[in-house]
Amino acid sequence: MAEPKGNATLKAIAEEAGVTITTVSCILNNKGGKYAAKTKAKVQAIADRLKYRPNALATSVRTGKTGTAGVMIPNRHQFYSRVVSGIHDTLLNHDTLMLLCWNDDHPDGRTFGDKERRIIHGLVDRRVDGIILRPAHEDLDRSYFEEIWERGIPLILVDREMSNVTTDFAGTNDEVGGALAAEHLLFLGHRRMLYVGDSNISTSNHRQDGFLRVLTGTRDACGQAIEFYSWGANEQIVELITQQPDRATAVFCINDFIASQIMSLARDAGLSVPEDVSVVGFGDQSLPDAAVGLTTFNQSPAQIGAAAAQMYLDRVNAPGHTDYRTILIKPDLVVRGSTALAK
Amino acid sequence: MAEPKGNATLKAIAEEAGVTITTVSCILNNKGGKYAAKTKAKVQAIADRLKYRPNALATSVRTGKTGTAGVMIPNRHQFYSRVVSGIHDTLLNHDTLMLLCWNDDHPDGRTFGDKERRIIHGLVDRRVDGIILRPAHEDLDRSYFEEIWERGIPLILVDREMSNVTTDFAGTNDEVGGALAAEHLLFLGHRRMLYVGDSNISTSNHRQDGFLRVLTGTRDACGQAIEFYSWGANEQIVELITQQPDRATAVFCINDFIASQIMSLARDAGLSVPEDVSVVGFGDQSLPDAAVGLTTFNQSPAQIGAAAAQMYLDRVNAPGHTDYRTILIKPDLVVRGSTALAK
DNA sequence: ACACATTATATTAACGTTTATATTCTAGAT
DNA sequence: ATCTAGAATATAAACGTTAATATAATGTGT
Repeated sequence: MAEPKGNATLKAIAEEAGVTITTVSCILNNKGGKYAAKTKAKVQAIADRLKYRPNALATSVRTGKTGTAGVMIPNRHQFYSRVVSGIHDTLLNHDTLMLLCWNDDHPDGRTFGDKERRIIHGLVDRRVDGIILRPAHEDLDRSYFEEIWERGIPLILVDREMSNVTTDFAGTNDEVGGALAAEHLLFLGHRRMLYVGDSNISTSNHRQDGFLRVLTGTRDACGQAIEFYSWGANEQIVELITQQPDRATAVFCINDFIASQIMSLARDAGLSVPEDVSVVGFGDQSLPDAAVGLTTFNQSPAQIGAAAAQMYLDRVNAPGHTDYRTILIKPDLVVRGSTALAK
Repeated sequence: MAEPKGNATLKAIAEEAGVTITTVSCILNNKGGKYAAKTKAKVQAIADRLKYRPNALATSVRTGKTGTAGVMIPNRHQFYSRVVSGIHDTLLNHDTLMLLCWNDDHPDGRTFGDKERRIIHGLVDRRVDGIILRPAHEDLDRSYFEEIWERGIPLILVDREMSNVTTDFAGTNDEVGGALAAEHLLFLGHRRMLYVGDSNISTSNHRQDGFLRVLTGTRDACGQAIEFYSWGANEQIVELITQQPDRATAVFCINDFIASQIMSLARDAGLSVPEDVSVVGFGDQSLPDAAVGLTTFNQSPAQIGAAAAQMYLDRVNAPGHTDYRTILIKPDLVVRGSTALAK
């Protein structure tokens, strides 16, 4: 195996060919096609022999484009792995590589800030053409968001929006998901239902909106929203699904984790699922729902990623536009054993 | 929110402060600490106000270091997601970001080559300081491997070695895994056993070596290796585990997928697992083994990734050494229901 | 008032490109 | 022989840095 010889440069090729750097640059990039065939051939031959590869850093310094995207994701859940996977494939098809970083959200939101800032700086310093990220925590995101915005770096959000920020966004069509959940449960004969969510999360609010919109639009049906992470929520839920008459017979939950909590809660209260109470979750692939037998929604993370990447590419290639887009991918209802006809 | 103002440069700061670029550069990088406190303060203040961030591209063009690693992984299995996760965390702690690419191996090895080459070129062009990759297919890897080697770019291999290539490697201690499997089965009283593997994969050969080494070192025990992807392998295996006397009562498989195939095979042949035949797999987290009840090995992908990243950093920071290292992480035997005492 | 260290800052070239513009060469028309 | 239009190639500046070296500005001891 040949010994390392480092990287050939335009200069080296030019010297060997007895021409100038410009000549080599133009020939290898097919710019200004007015070079003699003989010269072209000679230069190309030398470049091939030396296995010349352009220094993209130098090119980027001049042109201001790196062909590199920054991607920041809060955690390693499979859902986001698939989002990233979708981003990757779309970008790669357009010769764009991805600097991928995880910022490791912490549920209480207390340990944020420094790591994100270091990552964002890492991406900014390397002059990524744009950034795709999944916001992790409203208030703390904002500080580094400004770092991005003020520099005019295109920003695409996935999975979660940020309040007070208008930019491209790709995610699940949560409102439609909520509506589908309501329709499924109505179809099964349920009339009084609960939504259990977290109003700090835009995603949850959209699901709630879709859910309640359908219910309030249906004669003699009604729904109530409960804040899961609030004091006394569990007790309240138990009361609402047990008190007779007019007890709620179905619960739609913001995610599968909470759905499984609700199922335990119901069983502890002496109810059986789905005979006494139906439960619908919302899947992010962090739980093996099939094993739990939960009726839930499948999202399409790879498609969401692909949509985000496409918006990224559009924006990077046509900067300065202000026609921000939102692409929402419809979730699919998966009916399993946690929902049944209302008694 | 302020309007985008692009990126401040040393030049802009210098002009505003009425000093030269050098002065600004030195002050911001704490080089040559002989600047007047007053000047320092002024320059720093302007840099802060303009939210100056160095253009790492320009720096890299001069210094030849990018602080960026290239990572190429053949597929999206959870095992590799975790390897990548380990790589990421270790690198990030050393201010190194990761360009992550998947090259999407295809099992028949026919569709290789072009995508890999494009990815490798993408990484080379961007002048990554080094590359960490999981080889996918012996013969086709070699062509782009040379592209890396000839340029003197540090290369770290994970999970799989390449024949004829000596470089840093991090993976599972397969030989120890094989030995542990043998010891477990010997302890259960088995004496005649099979190893079912794929000799094209270095990993498989190591597991086989460890397995057979222990068996041949044990009085009245013996083992035989079978090539799973060979003509008539299934029939051969069935024969070996059914023929009386001296039938094999235990099978150790290169991975969980094959282990589950073998279990089906045994059951189809009228044997029950583990009563008649014990089966041991080797986990890469691509199957939910717990559900299958398979005795298998847990590998530690995150640890493997971390080890690879550490070698990467060592090599990037001290180039030119030839003391290549191999770091092997011991796999953990997980005993479930597919192994039992020999009858 | 002078050489002399220091201390503080500037000059310059370099890294590997791209690109606008300028120059040289060749051949055909006058 | 001279002019001129293209064709072929070169010059030079720029991108945003770093770093070796040079200069200028101060203060100290005689």
